[in-house]
Amino acid sequence: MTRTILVTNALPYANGPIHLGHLLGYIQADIWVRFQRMRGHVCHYVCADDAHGTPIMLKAQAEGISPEELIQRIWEEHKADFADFLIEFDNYHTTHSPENRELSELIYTRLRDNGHIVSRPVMQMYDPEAKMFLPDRYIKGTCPQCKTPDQYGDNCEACGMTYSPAELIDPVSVVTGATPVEKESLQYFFKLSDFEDWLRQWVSPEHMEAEVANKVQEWFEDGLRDWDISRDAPYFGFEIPDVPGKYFYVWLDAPIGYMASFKNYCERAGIDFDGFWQPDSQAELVHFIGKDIIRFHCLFWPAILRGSGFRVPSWISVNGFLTVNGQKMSKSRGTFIMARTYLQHLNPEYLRYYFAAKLSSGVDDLDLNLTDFVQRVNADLVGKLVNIASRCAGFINKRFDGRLSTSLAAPALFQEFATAAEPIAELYERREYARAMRRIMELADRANQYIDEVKPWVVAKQAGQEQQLQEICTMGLHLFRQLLVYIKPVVPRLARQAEEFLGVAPLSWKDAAQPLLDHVINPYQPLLTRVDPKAVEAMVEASKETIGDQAADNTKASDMEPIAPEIEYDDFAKIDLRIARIVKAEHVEDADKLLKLTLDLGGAQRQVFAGIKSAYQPEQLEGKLTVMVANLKPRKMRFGVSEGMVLAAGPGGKDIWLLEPHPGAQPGMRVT
RNA sequence: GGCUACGUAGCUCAGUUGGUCAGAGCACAGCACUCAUAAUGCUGGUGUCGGUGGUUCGAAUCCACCCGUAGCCA
Repeated sequence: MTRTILVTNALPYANGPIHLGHLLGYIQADIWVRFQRMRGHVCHYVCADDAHGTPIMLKAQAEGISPEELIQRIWEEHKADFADFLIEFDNYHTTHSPENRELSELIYTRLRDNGHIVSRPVMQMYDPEAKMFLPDRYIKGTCPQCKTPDQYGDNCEACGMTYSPAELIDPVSVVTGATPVEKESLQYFFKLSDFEDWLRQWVSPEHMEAEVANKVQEWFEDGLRDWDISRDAPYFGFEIPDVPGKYFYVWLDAPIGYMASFKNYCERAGIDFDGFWQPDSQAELVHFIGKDIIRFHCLFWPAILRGSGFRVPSWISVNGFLTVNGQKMSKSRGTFIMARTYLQHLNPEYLRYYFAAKLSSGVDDLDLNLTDFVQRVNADLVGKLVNIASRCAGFINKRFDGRLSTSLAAPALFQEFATAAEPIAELYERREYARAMRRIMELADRANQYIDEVKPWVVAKQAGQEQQLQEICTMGLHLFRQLLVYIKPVVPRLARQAEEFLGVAPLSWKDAAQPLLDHVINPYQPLLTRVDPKAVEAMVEASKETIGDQAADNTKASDMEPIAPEIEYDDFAKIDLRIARIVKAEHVEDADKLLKLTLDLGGAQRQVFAGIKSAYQPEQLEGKLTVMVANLKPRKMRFGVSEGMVLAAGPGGKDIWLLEPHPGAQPGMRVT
């Protein structure tokens, strides 16, 4: 039976470049799509840029261009990155499109007319200088619980407490540095609870992996709250039809972007859009997303579709995050690697294979270990797979004018490989790519063993054994061709080159069962070169360099934290900064983030609790010099009194850098 | 702070409902081969299965607590 499937990938946000973390989900989906197509199914595959929202508005402002200009530029970059990673979208659209406006308005209107929209006034933080309401993460201040300064408006990095931005001590707008004020505004809500009964049964292993369904089920326990789908002007997005000055929240129109991109494609390709989106549609709808956006796709999105009379998804496929060398991607370590940077140094198919070799249907994070990456790709793809063709092709070309024999040397082995087709297909279908790759490589091992057993290089030296030699090498090439069919969704470019070498039309899944006898092949060209570890090093170095570039950019770009309001010299002079030697650094029992430092100021000692545990081991610090605020009023903390602060920079986590003076500075010296 | 998931050889990972489950690939060592992009084949050791207790005739597998990592708390 031929299936009809519409596949989508989560829409990347149009405020920055694609990086390797993004690519995990796109490569996963692209492999699935290519597999379905090889099986003869109809599979459409669409995506788009997610182009609305406050961050894009502010970034455009900071660059001095219009949001439209910004998202156009990013769209072109994204499109090129995906194309170069061989992600074969049928359409790559944008949420800032006429189709999306039309569908968003239609869905909103239907939800409203069906009674699923309510409005009520809400108190929110407002920046009086920028004349705009501020999302929580655009407000910073001191945590009301643990008093750690410089925390975001929704929760504290240091103590983990969650709060509302109004509770922050000394809140500051990240946009202007102004002090935000509370202001009331009428907001529009989607009544998610209208769909609770239906969602409770819909959220099941029938529509997502069991572990995802379990996670979502947990959220029902807390009760489903109404979802705020409106934002006040100024906002870059679509104005709500009957509510001037209010805009659709970016997360409302983002998933509708799946429909919009597909609609745009349908009009161009002559496909019946409604046939896919009516409630009784027989087509499958499969969304690939990352685990960070489960809530939107497993609760809001199906409820919205149901509430507006459309069909709901058939399956939500969730992938985990990418780590590099076992840790979160880090700009300072050079492991925050942009798609473009990777492409400048390495072949995209290496990464596609490596991801495939480690992907399962689960939501576990996937680690890109760069040493393992080099070894794995070289051993599997070059050493095992491509090598099979390479060891047989020479004899066929030189001794038989490229002609394959008329019968196979080992039909049983050919059959063994052919019967692997269905189990491997089943693994692809279930997104168990790692298992599929393992099975394919087992077969590649078997093919190499076969060649070793029959020793064509020995047969080649024996007079009168020409036919046997031709049959052996033909056999080897048949095994290679079968493996190629199985791995083609992962390495499409390699497959195309191999198809040219074999002189055959694009391979489909059933070709694995068909022999290719008495056929002329082309001269063999190396299909894939080994990964050069130096190229990996160069890529990491280049990724480190971009941090410098970004620092330079930051003087004008929006992701730089704004400079605080001007102060007088006297204000600065009040702060007594001193060189201090860290004489002792120790862990604090029960503290997640803190280290206890004993600081020597030359004549005095101070005890300071510093939130740097995530970045430093105590033993790294002892003996080092640093700078402290010596006259800060002592603060009582859960673990004792902290008599000052040490100076450090960075966003937090592993990325915290303590200040250290040049050699020569002595404990107790005042810093001016 | 509450909750969830994960923690198995140097590396990356398998281990279905507790009973040959202590495994695979890579890396490493030795041997063989030389058709092949120094690729391939054969042989070999790899480990207190995060820690500590417990349930059981028997636990990597179940329970409790602890440690570490990641995530969720709209």
